[in-house]
Amino acid sequence: MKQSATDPQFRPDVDDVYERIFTAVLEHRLAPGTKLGEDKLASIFKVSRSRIRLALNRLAHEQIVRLEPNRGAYVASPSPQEAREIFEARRLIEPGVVRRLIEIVDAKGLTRLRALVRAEAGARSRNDRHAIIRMSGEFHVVLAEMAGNAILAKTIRELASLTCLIIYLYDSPDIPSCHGDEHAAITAAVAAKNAAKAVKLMNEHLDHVEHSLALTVERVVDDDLKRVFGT
Amino acid sequence: MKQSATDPQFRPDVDDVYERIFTAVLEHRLAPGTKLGEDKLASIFKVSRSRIRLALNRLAHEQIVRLEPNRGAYVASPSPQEAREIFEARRLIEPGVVRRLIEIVDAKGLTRLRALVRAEAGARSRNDRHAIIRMSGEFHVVLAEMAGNAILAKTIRELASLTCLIIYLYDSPDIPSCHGDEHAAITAAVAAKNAAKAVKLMNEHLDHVEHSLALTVERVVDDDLKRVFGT
DNA sequence: TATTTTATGATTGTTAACAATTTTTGGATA
DNA sequence: TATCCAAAAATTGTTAACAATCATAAAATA
Repeated sequence: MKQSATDPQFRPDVDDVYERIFTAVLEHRLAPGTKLGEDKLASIFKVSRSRIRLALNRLAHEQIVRLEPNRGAYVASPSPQEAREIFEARRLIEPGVVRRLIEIVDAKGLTRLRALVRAEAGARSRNDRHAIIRMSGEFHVVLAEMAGNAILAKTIRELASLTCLIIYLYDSPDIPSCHGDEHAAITAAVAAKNAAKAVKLMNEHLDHVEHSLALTVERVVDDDLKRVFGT
Repeated sequence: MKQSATDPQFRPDVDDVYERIFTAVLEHRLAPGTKLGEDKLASIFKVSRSRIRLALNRLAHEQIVRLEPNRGAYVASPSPQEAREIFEARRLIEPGVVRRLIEIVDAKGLTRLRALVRAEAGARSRNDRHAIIRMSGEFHVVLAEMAGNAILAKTIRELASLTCLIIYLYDSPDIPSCHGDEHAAITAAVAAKNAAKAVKLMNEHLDHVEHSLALTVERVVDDDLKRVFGT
């Protein structure tokens, strides 16, 4: 069994480092634009710089992190234009994924989906913002994974994580961004094998999320590293 | 200006190494399953192993290369199942891309497309197999790039390169795989801004390519490195 | 005082040596 | 001859020191 992070002997490998940074970005514990210094991260995670380097390269390839030559790694800050492209891509892909999912989903899959929706509702009632944002992305990723196409699932995982960054940057306080029941509604349509309805709901859902954002002017944020990961 | 590869002083950087391996895979000069040993590549390209390592990591992330822990890197060999998933993904994404392209394409873009189609026809008449396979993938990538969505273009680039590997593995000699004019027909429909026709042609084109393959039993090939890159 | 220049410090990039792992090879045994 | 085992060789993984680059701050100049 894998050792816990509290064990002082514990040495995270590249995957652990990757995972922790990735999750921190998803959960809005790392702001877009934050500098991810190699030495800093190495001492925080108690690993050599080379491990950090590999993890950052991986994140960079998924566009979660931007690498500037000789200047280091930064949490990505998608521009409004990039944000629109990401939603365009999602609207193109996800309805098709839902349609495919309905063809092959079984009772076990539906149970898993419903559990996810419940967990999300739980996070919402606890007002656990970190969990809410992470899980609402996860819902889309699980949909894609269950649709039986690994390549599309990987693509959607990337798009969903970028969407977390976008929400961080452009979420507008004016517009209510509480789309809590929409995942439940999509799940119900999938369970009823009503493809037309599921596709319609997915499209509307993506539209709602995009329109709850203020994709007008570019935004920048900054944050501190040590606080995010504890010491 | 960048120095040429014939210059003995020339030291390729990570991008060059990446590019040369990537192109070699696209052009069917590297067979699926070929082992990409770090030392071997380092001495061929006259670079340190660390550069090779970075390039291989990048290729692995794009699924062109498979990394086995402690065992090294190999050119990927998509299974028939993976191949079908890749075509499914392409059929989902590319028609939408074409539809979007028609909305925004201009005279300059059409000129570029036509030039590509002509270049492809040239390679075909010269019987230059390497160029044919590379360019027929490139057509789809350029289509996506011109559609104004960088994320989708990146995804399609990945799917198109994997398709090159798939064709290497599963191309069936029985079925004629000469889809030469189909790119021209798609270009014409785009030029005529006939979205319905362009989408239909794209779908048929992807179907033709997939059905010209024998996606039944798994296949494996092997090849030698030094011969591929010259010495 | 404001601006440029120059040194200093911090950070990323690279290399080469070392450690760990896997593969190969050459017996030894049945 | 075939199979198993062990030593050797080759290969990947990791580290730590060094080089190159960039950011900061101090000093010099206008």
